[in-house]
Amino acid sequence: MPVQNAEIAAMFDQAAELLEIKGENPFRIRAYRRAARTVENLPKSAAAMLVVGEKLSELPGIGKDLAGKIATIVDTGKFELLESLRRELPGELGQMAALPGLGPKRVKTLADKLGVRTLEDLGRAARKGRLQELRGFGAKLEQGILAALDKPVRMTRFKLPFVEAEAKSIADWLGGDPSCGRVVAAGSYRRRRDTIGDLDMLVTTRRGATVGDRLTAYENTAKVLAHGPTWTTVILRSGLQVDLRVVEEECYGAALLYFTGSKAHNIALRNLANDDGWKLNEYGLFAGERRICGKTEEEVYEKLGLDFIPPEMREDRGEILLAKKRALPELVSISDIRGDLHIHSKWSDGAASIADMAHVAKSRGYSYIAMTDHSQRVTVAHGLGPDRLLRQLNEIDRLNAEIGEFTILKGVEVDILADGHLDLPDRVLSRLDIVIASIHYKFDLPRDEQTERIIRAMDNRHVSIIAHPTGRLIGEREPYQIDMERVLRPHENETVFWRSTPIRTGWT
DNA sequence: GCCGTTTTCGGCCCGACTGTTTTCAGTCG
Repeated sequence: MPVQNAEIAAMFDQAAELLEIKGENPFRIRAYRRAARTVENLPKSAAAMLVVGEKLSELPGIGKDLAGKIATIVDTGKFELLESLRRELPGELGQMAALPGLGPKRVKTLADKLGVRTLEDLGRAARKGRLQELRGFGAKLEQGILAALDKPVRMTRFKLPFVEAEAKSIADWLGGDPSCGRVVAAGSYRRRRDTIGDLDMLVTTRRGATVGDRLTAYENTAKVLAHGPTWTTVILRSGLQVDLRVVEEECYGAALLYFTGSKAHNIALRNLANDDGWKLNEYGLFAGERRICGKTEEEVYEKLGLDFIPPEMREDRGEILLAKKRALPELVSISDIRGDLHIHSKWSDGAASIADMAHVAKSRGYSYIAMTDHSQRVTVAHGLGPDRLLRQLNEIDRLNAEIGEFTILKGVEVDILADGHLDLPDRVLSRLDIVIASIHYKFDLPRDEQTERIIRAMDNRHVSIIAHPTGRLIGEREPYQIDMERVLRPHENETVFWRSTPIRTGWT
């Protein structure tokens, strides 16, 4: 199987870590980290790009050298730099540097002065009190390391809706402080990433310290990691880390920009500011000592010669160049949504009736919904066989006549069986406006078989949509093995999307 | 190691907090 982007990114990250411990040029280290993020966030696999001759060196942060290294990794699976670094620095130095309070410098000191190579070595030395004998180390750090070794930190990311609830609750609590001005959740939450590592909250106020105090006194705060006049970090009972930043109102825009990130986007913006002889930080945009602007994000972007970049795009994946050329694409927003093509009702495992959902959808300004209950194989969801499905069509006819200026499309989410056949006969599917096909069992087929299975389903002329084509559940289930490039590739002599059955709506 | 409507060499984001110090290095975001 071709090398995945995530594997290439992990190799670059590990190399960066070891280079850092070696005390290498920090900018070289940053280059590996930046390239790792670029590769990780690519919309397609680097291996596939190489196959069709796309130039990796045109990607941001990837030059001739790294493009060559990626090509070698794709070809051979090997990354010589990382292997030689591992020979040079054997053991678990990388994992040690991830412990709280330890970074590359201290790990190097530990390795050089105490010969510590593994986490076990580290624990032994700490228990003997050897660490605090070293310059720059103290009793508190030693205790912290022992505690961390005893109870390893869980590398957990939280799903967006969960963080949303926490953010709202914290904002309500902080808002109870009379010195508190605006409260906003920034960071990857505001960029709407599907999972969030920690929650970044920004507060404006004139009397900084009291809001931080209030966060430490929050009922769900389990531990205070840092607490200064402008910055407080706590861990909640849920395990979610919250970073609270306090700034004055006139710095709001610059601080929001800084705290929303991403880090790579910030660095790119600060570089742009430097190009003009300015300095950008969380307090504003400065020419020398003079503050040019910073009250809103909009004015900072404008001064830098850029269109406003929505938070969802701030990943340094080319958005800054597009903003400079005034060519940013428009994001799809809620008001653009005209309908919903994947809906379950009480007929299978939904929670509401078709009529209720149609009325709510219409009240939201939708023009249509498609009823797509499960088919019979999904017995746990009370899936529909031919008879019940045909009965449902009668109900939809009746509702369409009744509601008016709104269309309920007749559809189904039909199961793709293990061999690629569908769970309902063509004579039934042919009666429908829309047919969604998807997989709900046998997730563990080999890649080729799984890919064939889906492609065979797509060969049925009634199928309009393949739903959840990777089967991934964010944070819960890994995607199943599937050659997505092959699924998306049209058959020879065929036009792209030839398989799509036009949706018959009666209106356009 | 990357990058360049001044540059192919010489830059490379910037600030807060902690613990260890007695003015600051290391870490972190």
